[in-house]
Amino acid sequence: MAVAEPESPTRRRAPRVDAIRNREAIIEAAAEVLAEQGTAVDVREIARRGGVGMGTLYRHFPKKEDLIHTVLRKDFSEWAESARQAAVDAEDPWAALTDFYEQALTGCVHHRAMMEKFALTWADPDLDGLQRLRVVIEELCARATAAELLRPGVTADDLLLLLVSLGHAVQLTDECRPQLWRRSLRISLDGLRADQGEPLPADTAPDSGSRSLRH
Amino acid sequence: MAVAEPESPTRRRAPRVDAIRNREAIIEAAAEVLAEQGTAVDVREIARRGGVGMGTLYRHFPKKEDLIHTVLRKDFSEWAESARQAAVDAEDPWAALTDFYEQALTGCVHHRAMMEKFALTWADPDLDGLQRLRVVIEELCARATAAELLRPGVTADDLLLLLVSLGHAVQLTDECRPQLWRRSLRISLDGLRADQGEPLPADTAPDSGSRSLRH
Amino acid sequence: MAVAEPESPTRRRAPRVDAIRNREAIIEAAAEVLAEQGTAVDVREIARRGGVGMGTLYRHFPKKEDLIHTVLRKDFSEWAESARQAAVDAEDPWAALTDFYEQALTGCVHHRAMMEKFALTWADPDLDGLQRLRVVIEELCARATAAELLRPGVTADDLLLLLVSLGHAVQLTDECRPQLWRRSLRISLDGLRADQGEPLPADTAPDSGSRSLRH
Amino acid sequence: MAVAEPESPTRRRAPRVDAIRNREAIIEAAAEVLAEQGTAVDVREIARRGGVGMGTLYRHFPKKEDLIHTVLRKDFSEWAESARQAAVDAEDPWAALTDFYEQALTGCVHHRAMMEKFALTWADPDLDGLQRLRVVIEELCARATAAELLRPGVTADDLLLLLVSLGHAVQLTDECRPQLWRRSLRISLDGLRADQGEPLPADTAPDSGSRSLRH
DNA sequence: CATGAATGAGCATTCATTCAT
DNA sequence: CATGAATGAATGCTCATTCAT
Repeated sequence: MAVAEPESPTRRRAPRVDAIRNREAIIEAAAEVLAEQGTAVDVREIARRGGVGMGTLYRHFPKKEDLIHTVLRKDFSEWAESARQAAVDAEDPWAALTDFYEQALTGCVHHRAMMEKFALTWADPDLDGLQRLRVVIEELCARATAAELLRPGVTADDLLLLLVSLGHAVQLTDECRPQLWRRSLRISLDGLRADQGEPLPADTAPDSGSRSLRH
Repeated sequence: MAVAEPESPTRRRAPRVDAIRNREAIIEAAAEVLAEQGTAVDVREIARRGGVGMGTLYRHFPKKEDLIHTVLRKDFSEWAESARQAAVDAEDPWAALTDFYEQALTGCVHHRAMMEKFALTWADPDLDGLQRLRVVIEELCARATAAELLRPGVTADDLLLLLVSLGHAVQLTDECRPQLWRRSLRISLDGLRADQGEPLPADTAPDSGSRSLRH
Repeated sequence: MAVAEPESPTRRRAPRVDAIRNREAIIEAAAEVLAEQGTAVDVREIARRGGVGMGTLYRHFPKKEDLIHTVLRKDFSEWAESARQAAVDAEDPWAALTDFYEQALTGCVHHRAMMEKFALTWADPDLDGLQRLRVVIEELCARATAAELLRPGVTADDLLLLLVSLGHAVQLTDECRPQLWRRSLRISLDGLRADQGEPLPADTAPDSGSRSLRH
Repeated sequence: MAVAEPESPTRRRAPRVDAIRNREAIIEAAAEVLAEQGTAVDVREIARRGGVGMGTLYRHFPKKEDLIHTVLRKDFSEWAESARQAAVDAEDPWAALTDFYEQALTGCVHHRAMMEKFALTWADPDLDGLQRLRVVIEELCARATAAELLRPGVTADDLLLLLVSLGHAVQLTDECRPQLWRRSLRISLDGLRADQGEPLPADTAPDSGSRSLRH
């Protein structure tokens, strides 16, 4: 157990502890700052709050983008998980959907960078934190469709896009009308119900039923 | 009536032709660039594209903000007007609402700066281009409500927030899934119909029917 | 009165009237502005106040410096003249000196550019407005010396330098201690009196009687 | 006493050596440039002469003003100190006064920015380098007054204003008549002697007697 | 391997001077 | 000959990234 003498031949293990500690400190600080100020923050601010030097930060994350990516992967995962849990706890497939959105939207209010990134990459399966969210949504979609609660033809993409749209709305209204988004959510969810008459338009061909306009 | 012969003794207005041409060139260039890159563009890029020097640009618009404001006021106005016209041309109040959104959302796809500003100021009546949009929406809301087509309790704010949300969605999906937003629009509009059962939650007290969650 | 047909053979006279009027307007405006803000003013401000275009201004004065020079020559002349008059009106040579400084210092309070230029060119005989001032001072110096009122060895340069120094002091104290300079003036004038004991040090050789120090 | 071996276990202070070296280089460069060109210099010029990048300069001094302030505080202090020392070394209170001015005026010849600032803030006790100067002058004034060498009613403000005025004169004459200011100094000092007849005018009401007042 | 100082291209804005109308 | 719009180099300042210690 007397391992880790500084000059032992197998000296590869000791420094890792600090490195990991630092890495976590950076990630935590970055998460805070990115949530507050979005991706436009000064990298110095992250280093400062994490209590590390710029060099350390850049050793772990050679580009600002890398750090953001790492942090957001984590945040997306936690976000997805909390929303998934809310869905799991629900009594029926429809309540699952409702509670999922409630939880997800409530949870994204104060996370500017996450929604920024979500907006830019919602269709991009590479950001794997995002991928988890998509999986959750696909399950919800399948369950509700199977129970014939969801309007026919609704896809996971529809639900994902709804999440981005409302997520945006949530952030916009947070300061001036903090509850307004719940009305939007209700409206959209009602529009997603099985009892809605007409089928949804396809998103590849702008034909049936939708007048395409100008510009 | 015999006024304004080009060579009348008071011909003082002549030199402005060029200036106006330049002003328009700047505005046009700015509109393009702002649409493409948002408000973060380098002022030099605008000057370059407008074919003018920095000084010229700053003569017409003493602050970057002034130029942006001018361009966006114009763009908001045109945007609002085209959407209003679509509504006016519609056969009935519901089609008016539908066509308004169709037109508005189609028209905002390629205008990053406009949606940026819209997001930041949707509740702020100061940007008067925006004000026009609100007026249009208020009329539409009143008409549809009067015709009992709109779900009771729906306000202009709900419709405005829907517009911002979907406008965001439209921009996000423009490159990868250019028609996807039409489905979101249909969903939301269906959710706005009068035949939806429950009343909408108030946006001031988070009580009846809506489980409030965490954070 | 049907003179001045554009194409008449002797078309040289008519425009001159306007040109002169403009020139004067520019000079007057420049005098005001230069007095208020010093030589750092924006040329546009001068054109604006003079009611002329930039082109006109630059036609009359190809460089900002030319305009300043012209204006200050005039202002120096008037300044010199008013001070000279005060001296002329005085009862005796000493009062002439005193009144000269009183008048000159009172008259330079609100003329920033003039004192700026005076500071830079007090020894330069080229600025001929300044030259007039020097002539006045030389006369005063000669008169007071002849009357044996002035300390032996005092030169016009001494008096001129005193004027620059006190002019500077006058402007510095104008807002906070508007009368303080009068005390400085009295002190210096008393120091110039004939009854002062020792001779003044020569300004070419830093030797006799003056401990030269450092640097 | 055995502290501070270079390689002591707590060697955390090392990297600052360079930073300090740079800071000093910046200050030195700034001092030079400010002395030569006044406060209007381009910050880039300072960075260039200091052999550092813009970022380095701005890391040490977040605003141009900060750098100027730092440099001038130092320069004012040194200036005040050297003048004070000259006064201390003098044999009697009057020589102290004389030597003080000699030293101060000799020391300000090549420092444009310092005199610029002195002119603007001579009455403002905030710039604490300046404050030191005032203290020195107050002492000198008190000593000479106590010894009845100084004309009754002379205040520290009079002496300070004399310093600004002559400081200005010194700079003006530096190139063309480098010794001329000594004559002005002699004149003014003689005017400050106790044997001058009349009392000085008050600086608030231009009447009789000399109540010294100020601010 | 950590530190935080250094770098320098990039940005919004100003102003003396020129030139098309 | 007047006008005032156009020009563009220059300025104070920021921030992602690199590098000496």
